[in-house]
Amino acid sequence: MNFVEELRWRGMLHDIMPETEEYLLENKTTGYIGFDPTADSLHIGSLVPIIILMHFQKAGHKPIALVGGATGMVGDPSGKSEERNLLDEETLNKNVAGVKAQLARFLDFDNTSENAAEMVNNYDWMKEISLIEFVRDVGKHISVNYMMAKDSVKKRLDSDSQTGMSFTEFTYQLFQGYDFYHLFKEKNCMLQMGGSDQWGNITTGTELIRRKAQGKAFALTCKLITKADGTKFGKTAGGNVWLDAKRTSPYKFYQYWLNSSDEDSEKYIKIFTFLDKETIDTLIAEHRESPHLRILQRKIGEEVTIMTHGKEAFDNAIKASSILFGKSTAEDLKTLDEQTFLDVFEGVPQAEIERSIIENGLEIVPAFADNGFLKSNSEVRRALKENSISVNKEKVNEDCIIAIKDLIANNYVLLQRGKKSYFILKIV
RNA sequence: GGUGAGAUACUCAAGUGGCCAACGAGGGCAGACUGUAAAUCUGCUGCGCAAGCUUCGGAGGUUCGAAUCCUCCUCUCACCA
Repeated sequence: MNFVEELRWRGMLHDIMPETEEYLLENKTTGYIGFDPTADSLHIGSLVPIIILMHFQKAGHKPIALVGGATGMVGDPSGKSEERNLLDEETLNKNVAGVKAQLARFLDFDNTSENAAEMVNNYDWMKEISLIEFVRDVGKHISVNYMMAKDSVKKRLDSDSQTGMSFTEFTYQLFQGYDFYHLFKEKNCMLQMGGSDQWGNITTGTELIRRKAQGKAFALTCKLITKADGTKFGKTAGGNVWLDAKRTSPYKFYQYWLNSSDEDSEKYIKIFTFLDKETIDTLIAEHRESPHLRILQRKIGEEVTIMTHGKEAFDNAIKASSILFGKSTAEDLKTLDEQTFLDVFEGVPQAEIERSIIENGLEIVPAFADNGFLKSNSEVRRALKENSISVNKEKVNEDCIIAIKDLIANNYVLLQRGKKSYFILKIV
């Protein structure tokens, strides 16, 4: 199956420039997607463009992952209602390094193969260009009228926009457009891909290539991932879901996918896994038959967690999930050895506490409030009234005292608020 | 530069001298139901066991008493130049 067709049946294709599909069918070519170094890790929203590059490479084309060391300094206004904060250079460098390392896990950079992936940083060519040069060589080719017609700009110039737009942000599309032009010239890169919010920036690039190099380049965007309930994909109450295991533990990562709604799962399985159409159709049918088994959610969680964190991390996530949400009791917990316990609860926030405190008996309110789990005594009392506090998976009331007998593996106490929120006290 | 409007808890948004820890909505959290779902219902959502304490852009002031009145300051927005 060809690349565009693949994206199409998976429901990922949003917009494609005329003749792009034909060109890709007839030529093995080079294409790129840009990644914003806004943090030192990518989050699961970035998985979509990564997966697109993976499909692109599988189809025999050569993918380039561009890290926006230069564009990150300017700030893309697309989809933003407010002026962006600029990152300082040091942060940016750190972020570029982090993002690069993550991308390396997904694409094949093996130099011997013909379509080995490549990584570039636009700072490398942007840093050499002077303002005069830029204004003369790039700015001359694109009219302000053209730039103002872009949605990303129009929205911010609307009278109901609260903040207006700085020249810096206005210029952004020229930067990104120049990237495409540069890659077109230097690496014969014919295609830029990205999320549908990037269409305007991408076409500035093809326009620049047309005017400045009399060349024809292509564009393709994918649908932005949505959730059926309208909330933002990839966000939890605790913040973004990151690809970095240090920021989002594999357990939480797996849990995010497991908690997808039924409706979303049918979309996600096509987008985030590489399973073929037949397999996916079967899974969807099975899932509709008995939705409570959550076949789709489990499969997505498995595929994506293994792809991102590896098999071992996935196994641990499963083990943790079954202990935390299965029928395990306080007795089961206490039989865990220390290593298993730690594996399971890796990534769960914890605090250290002196053994003598436990020996003397620790009251329930300070146990929850004084270690940073819940914010205040009031909150603990409130939670107790709601019957939502558990110690070692057993509901307790305000009179409960934590003692030596409650220790797991002789060293830990598992605190819990509600069903999903855990905290560990570690004896030192 | 001129004129006018505004700044209230996570967000929006009431409140214009005591009945205000502050209406309401959204969000969040929890409980029930369930599939660790959705929908629904219920409770909670500044600190404190409590008495009470600290909050309404900032600093002062008037008053027995202020989010509410006065002065100055900071910031935001709109229109005009």
